[in-house]
Amino acid sequence: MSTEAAAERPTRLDRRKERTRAALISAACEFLAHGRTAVSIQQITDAADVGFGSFYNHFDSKEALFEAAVESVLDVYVAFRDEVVAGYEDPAEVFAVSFRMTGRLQRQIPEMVRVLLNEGTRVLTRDKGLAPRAMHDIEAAISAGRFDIESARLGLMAAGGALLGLLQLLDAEPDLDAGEVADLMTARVLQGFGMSKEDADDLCSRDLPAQPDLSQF
Amino acid sequence: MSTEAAAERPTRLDRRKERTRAALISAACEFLAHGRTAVSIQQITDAADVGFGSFYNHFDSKEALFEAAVESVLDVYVAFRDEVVAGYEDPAEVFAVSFRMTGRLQRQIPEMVRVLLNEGTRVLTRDKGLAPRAMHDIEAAISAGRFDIESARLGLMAAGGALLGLLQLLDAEPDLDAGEVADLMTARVLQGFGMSKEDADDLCSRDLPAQPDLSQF
DNA sequence: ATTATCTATAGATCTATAGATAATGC
DNA sequence: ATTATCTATAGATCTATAGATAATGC
Repeated sequence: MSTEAAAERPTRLDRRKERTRAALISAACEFLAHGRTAVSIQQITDAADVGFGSFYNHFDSKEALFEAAVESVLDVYVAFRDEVVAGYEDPAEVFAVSFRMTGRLQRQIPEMVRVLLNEGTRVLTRDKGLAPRAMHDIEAAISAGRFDIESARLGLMAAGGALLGLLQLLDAEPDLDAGEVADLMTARVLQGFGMSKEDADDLCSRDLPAQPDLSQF
Repeated sequence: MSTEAAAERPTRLDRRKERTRAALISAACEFLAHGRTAVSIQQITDAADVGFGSFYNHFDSKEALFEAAVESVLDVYVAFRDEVVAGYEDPAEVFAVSFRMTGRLQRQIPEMVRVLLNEGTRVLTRDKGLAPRAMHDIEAAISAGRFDIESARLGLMAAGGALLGLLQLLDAEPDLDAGEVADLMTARVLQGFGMSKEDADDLCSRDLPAQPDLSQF
């Protein structure tokens, strides 16, 4: 029966509801990007151009909305990473490409990246999002003999932290060449993972895939 | 005249005032460590065991208190770092020692470290605190030919980010051997800065100074 | 006498909900 | 007929201050 069918085609009503939810999450991201969590629900619904009462159709509390906002950003980032590394075989190159492309992503959607920065190193211990992917990349590179490190987990925290540092730098210095800076840092991280300077620099000067279209965000 | 003398000996009244201020900052740190900034001033003064109205003798707003709390943690951290590296000549070793000791610090004052983690990579672009010191260490090591990297600033963001990642890991995994893990990560960062694996591992297995006494925090 | 603390409270703000309105489904 | 949105509001909470109390200085 229709009540059990989980995959009903979304109706127009569903789409309207989704639009309202998306507007709330988008507004929450804007506040989050500036670290402004001490805003009232009224301010959020005003920013989202949504009636105040509608908030409670979607979220129980401000905290629930902010959590959903972070998750939504992570979802976009994971989709970005998956698209970008598709087609690479060498796990070290998968790692390098996603690192290099993430730096470039900052110039494309700085607001979204700021939400990640606001979340800080906590993103690295979440069990969803980028941490499991990066962990998997690093483990694969160790198995393939490309990385020489004692612990994948430690490598994840080091590389993930360095990546956040890179994003913070790019955010603070709008005039820097994001690609150049990202490539340099990626090479140094690879060197820390046991690659020679030559191999690391070489891997970080190869052609990159096209930037995915993220204009809908 | 006495009103111009900036360095009057602190009177008992001054000390009482300082105690109240310290109690407020300490309570703010506890909330900050758990990311709970959405607390009322009443909750803060209750936690500090201080009368509600006293808050306004010291701070104009909740935000001002939280900012002062972060600064006070950074002050302690800088003092810790300065004490720990005193007596080392080699700038690479200064860097290694402060990195290795900071990991161990997490087990000593986890609450305080959590305040730093909550601040995230923003600490790396503050013009006071650890960033200028670390930047100076890295520049000195580059000049001395110990580090081979293109940009000290980039090195700061990579190493600082990795350090935050280390602290996050230690916070999330209480059973890890903090010294062991910190030494491993420090060595990998040094490798990324151009040192050979052997030199890096060697530098990270040397004796360390005694942990400074931080029991007053 | 001076200064900081405390308690009490007025007014502002914020949350959660009730009930009305508008949009969509059938 | 159903569902989501909107507006309005009661009650809760929070902030900032006034005035009383306690501690210290001289």
